[in-house]
Amino acid sequence: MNEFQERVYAVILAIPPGRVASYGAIAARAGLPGRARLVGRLMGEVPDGMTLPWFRVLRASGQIAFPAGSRGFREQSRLLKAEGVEVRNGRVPLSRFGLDADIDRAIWGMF
DNA sequence: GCCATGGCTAGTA
DNA sequence: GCCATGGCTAGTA
Repeated sequence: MNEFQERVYAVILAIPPGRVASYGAIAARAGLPGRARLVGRLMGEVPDGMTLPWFRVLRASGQIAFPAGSRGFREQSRLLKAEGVEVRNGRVPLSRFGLDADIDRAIWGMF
């Protein structure tokens, strides 16, 4: 696991329950702006035994990245709703559930 | 090539 | 929708 990978996981771990962040935002906060797709790939490479709140990560539009109706799509929807996040038509209103300023500042300061 | 992305535009209502 | 991007992987030679 390289340093960027560890940073990405650390940033995702810092997203509090009931909040979400985009792939691009995570990449930027982990120190590599513009690497949103890399974050998506790393999500599929989480080491065994590591628990990650992967379902709090969405597209920049607030949409769930999995194809609508897929297993991953339903699971992500379910987990988000379970912690009070509103999901309608596979989309979360970022204005209400995105990171608040204090948390975001703390995450930027992590590295 | 492929993709768990993102940004910007054309075309409809 | 479409195209640009970045990084990894399958498949050929």
